Amino acid sequence: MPAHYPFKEIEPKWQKYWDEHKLFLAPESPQKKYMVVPMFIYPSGDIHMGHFRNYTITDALARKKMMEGYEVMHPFGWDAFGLPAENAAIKLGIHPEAWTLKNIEISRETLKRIGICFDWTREVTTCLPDYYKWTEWMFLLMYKRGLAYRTMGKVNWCPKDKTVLANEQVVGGLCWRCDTPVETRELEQWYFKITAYAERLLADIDKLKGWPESVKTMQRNWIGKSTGLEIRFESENGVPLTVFTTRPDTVFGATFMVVAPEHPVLEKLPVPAGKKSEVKAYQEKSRRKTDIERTSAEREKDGVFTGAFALNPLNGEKIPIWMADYVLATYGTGMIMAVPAHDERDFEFAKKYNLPIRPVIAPMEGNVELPYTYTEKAKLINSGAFSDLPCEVGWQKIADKVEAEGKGRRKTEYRLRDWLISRQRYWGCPIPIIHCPKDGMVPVPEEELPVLLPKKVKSFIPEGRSPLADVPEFINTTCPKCNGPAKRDPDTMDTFLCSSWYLFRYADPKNEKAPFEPKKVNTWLPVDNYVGGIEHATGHLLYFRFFTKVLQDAGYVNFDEPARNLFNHGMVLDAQGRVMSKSLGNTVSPIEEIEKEGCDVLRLAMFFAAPSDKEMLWTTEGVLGQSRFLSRFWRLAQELKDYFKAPLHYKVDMHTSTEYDRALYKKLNWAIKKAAEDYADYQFNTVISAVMELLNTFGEVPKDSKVAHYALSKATQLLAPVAPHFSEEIWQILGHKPSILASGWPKHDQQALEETIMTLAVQINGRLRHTVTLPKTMPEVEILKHLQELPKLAPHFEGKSVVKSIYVPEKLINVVVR
RNA sequence: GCCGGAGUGGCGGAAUGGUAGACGCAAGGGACUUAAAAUCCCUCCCCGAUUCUUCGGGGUGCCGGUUCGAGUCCGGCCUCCGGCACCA
Repeated sequence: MPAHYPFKEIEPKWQKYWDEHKLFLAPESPQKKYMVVPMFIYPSGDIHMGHFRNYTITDALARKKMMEGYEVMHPFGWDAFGLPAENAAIKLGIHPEAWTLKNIEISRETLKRIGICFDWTREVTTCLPDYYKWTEWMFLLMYKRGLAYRTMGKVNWCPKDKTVLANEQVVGGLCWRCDTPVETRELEQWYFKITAYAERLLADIDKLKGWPESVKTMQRNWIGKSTGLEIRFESENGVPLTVFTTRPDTVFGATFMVVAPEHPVLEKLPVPAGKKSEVKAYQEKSRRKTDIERTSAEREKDGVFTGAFALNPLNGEKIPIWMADYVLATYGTGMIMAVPAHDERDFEFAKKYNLPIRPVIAPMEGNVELPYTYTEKAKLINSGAFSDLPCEVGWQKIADKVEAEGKGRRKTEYRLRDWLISRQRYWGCPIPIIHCPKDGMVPVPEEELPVLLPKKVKSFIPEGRSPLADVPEFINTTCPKCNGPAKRDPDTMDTFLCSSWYLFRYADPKNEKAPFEPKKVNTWLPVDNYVGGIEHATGHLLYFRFFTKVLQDAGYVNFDEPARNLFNHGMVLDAQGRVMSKSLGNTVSPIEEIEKEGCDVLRLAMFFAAPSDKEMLWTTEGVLGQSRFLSRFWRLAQELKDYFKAPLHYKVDMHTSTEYDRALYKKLNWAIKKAAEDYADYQFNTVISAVMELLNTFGEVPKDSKVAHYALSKATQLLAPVAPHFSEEIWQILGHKPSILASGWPKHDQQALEETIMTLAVQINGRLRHTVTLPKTMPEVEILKHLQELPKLAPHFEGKSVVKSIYVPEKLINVVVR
């Protein structure tokens, strides 16, 4: 173990200093703002290494910007509603609120202890009435704008626990708690009409210049835009059967139709009496399946023939209508034309039930192997007047004809579904709607918000409906319109609603009159840098963008995208490479190591172990190296504190200085330059190694050095974002005025990096043969001449002639000889 | 299956198309010490020579290509990790 620097004294000392001097409070009207935000967390217990990684990243970014003279907002909050609190209540007998607030206390203390520079005056806690009042307000905004609606929807239902389950609580079709097969139930649910924003959410992805490609791709796929054609088939008895297809070029290959079992049109089809019971049985069977079961691609498809037939509008062909649950009622029109020759799913189905398979697309050259799903270098066959057209042309021509004859129209479909936001749970934000037998659904007037969550409920154990439904003093109320008796909506909101607008609240966290003052939000947002894990790519980040657009449309904010830059840090895995999770019990708290080594050492170890965007295995092996590094730094500071003290802006004359000073000064400026580049790329690991290299350059320091003290001061500044307490202390030891955060950011002296001589790598035919030191000014021809005269290189030139040479100034020369 | 990301020493990792392995960990050797810890110095991808500090060859998952020059660019694979997965 190395001799520690006294981190136990200096860490609390500087935390106190920062606090007393209010260094981390974001001003109301910044001149040069920088808002950096880590994704807030669900307070499930204590902070682990994954959180530690996230917050040290934003902390370093925030501190770096402070040193560069920005006014920084670095806020934090708690995503405090949610299921685990109810589970804790059931298991431990503690009220969800008490459990949650206790956890927040613990986590906040931990975060303070690791010196994260949050502006705690802006803290938001989503489960407190001063916050959820405005979540309710957001709901009403959606409602007023026609973006919130209530309708019947399918949910997962565990018959043993008598509860609905979230999709993620259904594991392999079974309840996560009791392994009972999950059923599907129809319940009336609240939805947000995010699909109304599908096109904008998709198109504006192109504006997200500072977002990772991976997230943008995931969002594009999630929204899943497809352009195609709606075509109206007709049943024999004249019932229109409209299908959506992205392949109008294959219409002539439609050999049957498939309708989703829950499709209402089935009532109108001429199903022969003999088929009715079979159809009913299949519908019944499908209904019992969960969406998860139904959409599993591995399952073998099945279905039944309805006995009815339809007519193909293009060729008048009579084709059978089948019913199968591989067709989703919720996408397109809930029925399809099946083209087994050119669709894998239809092919599988046709094979199973011996339905005809007719190829209508063929490659320009070569043979067809069915199913043939390509469109490139392919043409139509067996398609009447359209035969021989290339696919793309046939696509358009058929679409044109269908539109011209009024049998359909071009259409864009999205995979994105509306957002189901209601939950039959206690620990969430109430839905501010009153159900009146006379007036129907009536929104709670804004001045009556918040609808408070009652503290006392009969039981937290879910009975299949919200526990709030069983609290008479909550559920029974009067209608705001007619004053007659009415009932409150018993459901609570999905917690993703709470997290869809919390960043806006940071700009105006104490506002009692509104969720925020638009001016304040427009001052601080869009967020300059939003940092978190990739797991929120298609959930939270999409909802957050959706809310922003709605708030813009409603005139509350003047921007259409909430975050200029998004950074995804890599996951922290345990030493065996497994994801750290509570259920595996392999989470590691940073606290133990912090007590042994200090939190700056742990921060450095974290940063140094891997680039921030890559996943990392957490082991304590690297900790020792960082401990040694800071200890050496510390000892050097003690040694140099009384050496020549240069001013903070200082240039060394490269001609008159000692060789030692020149070399150190050069390395210093190299490090300053490198650190600037690497900080900008989130490459904290190489920032640290650059400072290590600089430290290694000090060696035995001559007493008369005019640079050593200066270089160490600058090195301290470079380290300040990643090792904040340590840097403050060294800064003071070296005789500078605190805080180092106010000391400015070092700029490199280009002159120091400019040399008159260069070290040149010499390649002969692309292979490294030698390195030479030559004056920078030497022209290529002379270098070449010089090389040919070197005895060491003589064997390479012997009996050969120089064909050409490639000279990369100051780096390398490649001589091609033959 | 589709979409991302990644494969470099014993390990974590570094390298604007230009000297592969920076920086650190581990390991081995040495100095200091009564001893240990701490600290400092040296060695540390593989093979072969060697006057002992140099030289030659090979080497960044595999196979090709482009280039004076490829870890880096292009094409085709393999493996691992994430995400999505019957969306017509």
